[in-house]
Amino acid sequence: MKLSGGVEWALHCCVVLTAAAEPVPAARLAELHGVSGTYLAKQLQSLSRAGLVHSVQGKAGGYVLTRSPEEITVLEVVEAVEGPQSTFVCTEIRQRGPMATPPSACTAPCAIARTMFEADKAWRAALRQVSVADLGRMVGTDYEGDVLGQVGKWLSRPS
Amino acid sequence: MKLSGGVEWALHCCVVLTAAAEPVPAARLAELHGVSGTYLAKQLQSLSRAGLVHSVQGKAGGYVLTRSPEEITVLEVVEAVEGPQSTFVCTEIRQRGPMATPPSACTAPCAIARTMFEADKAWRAALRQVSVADLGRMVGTDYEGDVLGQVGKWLSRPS
DNA sequence: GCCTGGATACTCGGATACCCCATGTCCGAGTTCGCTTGG
DNA sequence: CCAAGCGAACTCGGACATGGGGTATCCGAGTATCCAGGC
Repeated sequence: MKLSGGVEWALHCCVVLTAAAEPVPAARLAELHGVSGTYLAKQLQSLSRAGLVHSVQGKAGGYVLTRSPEEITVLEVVEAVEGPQSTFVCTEIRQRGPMATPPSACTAPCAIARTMFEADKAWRAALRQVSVADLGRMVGTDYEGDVLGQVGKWLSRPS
Repeated sequence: MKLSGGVEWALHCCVVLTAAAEPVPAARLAELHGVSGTYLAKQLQSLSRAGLVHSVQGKAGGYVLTRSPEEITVLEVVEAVEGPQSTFVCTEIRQRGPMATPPSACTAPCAIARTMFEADKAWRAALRQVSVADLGRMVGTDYEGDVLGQVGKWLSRPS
């Protein structure tokens, strides 16, 4: 099980969008992070479909966060890119084979599925507790100088 | 992100091995669950490499749990099949691009990686809290009749 | 009846194809900005 | 000088190739069992 690499990119983009006062094009975000612009665009489209960012077209267009960074959780970003489905999918193999459990007794998920779903729930809960604004504050305390502010200025400056 | 389907199979196998008093061949486990025997063998090999089950060769050979079911956590089974590496891999994109953070300031993981690692930790903690024996007990209370005992008898009976 | 030896049948283990999804890329539709032109 | 119109450039959005890992399979190495034969 490996998380898609786009998740990391999307999270970084959300954090830097916090520092931007104007729409930022996908190509510019890609240049900032040194990653493929066309593929990053794909991730941003996912964020747009999920309603986390708003896309404005035209010459001075780009992406803007739709809500306050305080109101965007990391979980929302992850689910926007990875999809909301659980990490564990139950095949119901208990209903197969010679000792199959009759479907009438399978109204609730089996013990294994319940355990895996609980773990999945804990994972999502941990991601829900952190907001994009929290991430920005962490970055602020991690390094000397106003890194996020610098990035915001770089985004505004024409290349 | 999707968990490998083999995880479900491996967990079911561990639970039913709880009810077996003698070595059970991979083919028999596959027949019981109605899945591909050759592919299930692959998962069992992973469990064997991880030291969770012991393989005995020969005519009456098969797989046996190495420890008491109480001492085998679900996490161990999952990690045996999926690998122990974290679900999130940090590409360190903060060190790339025109605003790259100097490597000297990157001794600790970035805020995003820390958050993802914490969530991963919570997920693993939830899986660690449940043992294979717990799963067996859950199965026992889920259905009427000694299902696990029936399975144990079926495993012993020659097909 | 008991022991020994060998053939047998069954087991695991690793090496080998196949297929789907994540990765990576491209071009077209749509919109905004800026310039030109006329009043 | 101002307004309108037009062109151009820039943006996003979805459709299109490609590669790696999970999925599925096979055959060879090894060993416990079983049976036959001899003592």
